[in-house]
Amino acid sequence: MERKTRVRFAPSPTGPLHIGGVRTALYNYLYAKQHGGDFIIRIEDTDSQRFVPGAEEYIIEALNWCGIIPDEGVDADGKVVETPSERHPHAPYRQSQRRDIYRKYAEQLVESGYAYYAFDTPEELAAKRAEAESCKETFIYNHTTRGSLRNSLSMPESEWRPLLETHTDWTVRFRMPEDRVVKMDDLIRGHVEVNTDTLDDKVLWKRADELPTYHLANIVDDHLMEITEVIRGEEWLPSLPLHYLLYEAFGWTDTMPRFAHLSLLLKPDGKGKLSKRDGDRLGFPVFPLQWVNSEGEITRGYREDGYFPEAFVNMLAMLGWNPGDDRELFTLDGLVQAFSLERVIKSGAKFNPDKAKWYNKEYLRMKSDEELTDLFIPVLESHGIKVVECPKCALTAGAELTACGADFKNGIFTRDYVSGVVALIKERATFVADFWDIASYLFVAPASYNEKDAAKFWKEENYTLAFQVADFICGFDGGYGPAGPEFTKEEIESPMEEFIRSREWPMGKVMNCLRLALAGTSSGLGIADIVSRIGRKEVASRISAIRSALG
RNA sequence: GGUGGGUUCGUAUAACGGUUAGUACUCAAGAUUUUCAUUCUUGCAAUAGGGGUUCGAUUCCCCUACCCACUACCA
Repeated sequence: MERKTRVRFAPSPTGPLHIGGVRTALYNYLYAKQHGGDFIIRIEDTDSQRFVPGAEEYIIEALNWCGIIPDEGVDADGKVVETPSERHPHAPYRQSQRRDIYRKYAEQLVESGYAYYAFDTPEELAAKRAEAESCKETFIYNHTTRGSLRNSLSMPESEWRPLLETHTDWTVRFRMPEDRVVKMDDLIRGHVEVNTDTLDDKVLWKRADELPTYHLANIVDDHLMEITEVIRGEEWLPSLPLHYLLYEAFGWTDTMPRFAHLSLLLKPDGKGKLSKRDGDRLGFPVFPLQWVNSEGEITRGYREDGYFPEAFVNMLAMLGWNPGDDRELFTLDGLVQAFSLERVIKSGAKFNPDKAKWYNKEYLRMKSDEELTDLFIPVLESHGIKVVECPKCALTAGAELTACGADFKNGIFTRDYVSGVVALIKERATFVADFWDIASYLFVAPASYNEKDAAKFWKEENYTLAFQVADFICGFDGGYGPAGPEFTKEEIESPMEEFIRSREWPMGKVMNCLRLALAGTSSGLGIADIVSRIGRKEVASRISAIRSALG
């Protein structure tokens, strides 16, 4: 029987989701959508000790920002669903709310002989391990040792049965078979075999908090939620034999999901997997969203750093997967089309912050001027610039706009003016926040002049010529007359160049002088671009400003 | 230590067992431009090492090295 594809992302709310986790969620999502299936989110909060408040909300918000929207597990309001409904027949999706289910299955396993009760305390086991270690051996709780430990296999029932009532810290352990080769298939890694003698009797259920461990909860929930493929991190590969055996013990092998183990994301330099510290150390975010911990410590996120979610997702998708050709730019829908587990790379990928920036730059260029204007306006406002929708609105705001839509004195600009600036500078930026650094002088007159540039270009033989060019610009009306609209870049460019060339003036020196006066630096936008934006009046004002400042 | 996984330019990756080992990022140089940036062109740079199998190995097998994960009443 062909089953509907159902995959899940099952994070543990022990902190913010790091980008490796986002990638795992993404691959699950892509796989589900490609197969017309469901993407389910399930919260694996079976470790009451490590629960972190806010982590669950963070995870869902992060996925939402990325456009990874669950079909099941989370409602439209972004809350994990707690009670079954038509759309969520498998609820609750938080494992801490499924206690009763797990206990039943744990007991079933004991009754069928696949598991047993163990009464050893954590302290006793720690002592055993320490003892073994001192003899340079490793203690394994399995068929070689379980006979000499305290459990329902080594003790008579009359002795252990009462302990179930009197003790509160017993566990249910899986009875790992002796000398059996478990043969497994992984969608990414192929065939893998492991001998059960190297495995131990894993704890499946804990009486102390009446909660299962990951292994039991995972298998039971994947079965109950009718999961068809389990796509998860490589750290789970070593426990895959246990999971196979668990499906077998429950008699669920015919509907056992297929498994795919993803490689880990590694540090950009050196060795080891990517960690929070690497981000701090190397200066790039390791988390999708900003995270503030209980001590008020802030960890930066891609969103707050100015990355577009599309760029972030695209970058992440390409880390460990490729479409088989040279394409690098994909929308989320494009990824859904192109994705395949067969082309997921087996080896770990070192994270490359430079490439992340490159992606953002590409996406920034693809955005419309209007969309970027919307994003730029808050940045402008944070620098005290006011943006108005139209010239009329400016009037009511008390501004005196020039023909180009600018009031430099009061710091008021029309939206058209801003979008004109955006069009001019978007190719030069990686982030929207860069816009201000690139083009602040299109909103405020330079408050100072770059000393190095001034020393290099601000010489009398240059600036006397520059002043004449400025006079030419201020007198240029593009054929519209002095009271007409401002000239465009195209209109001023050639006449201005012709003006300089015909006099055989040194183009570079004159222009740099002019740029110093207009922008406060000798590097930046073209003079024609600048003057056509800020307009004649502002050009004149800035020339007189630099005259009084530098002479 | 044991078990499992992995190894192509600095990074991400491509290459039915047959290619001058390709592409992108980074970096460098050149061209264009009034500067900077963009753009374009070019360049630097890799099959971990050793054995096999084969006419032929980046590709298949073995060994070694290195890296990673797991080895909890964490996930």
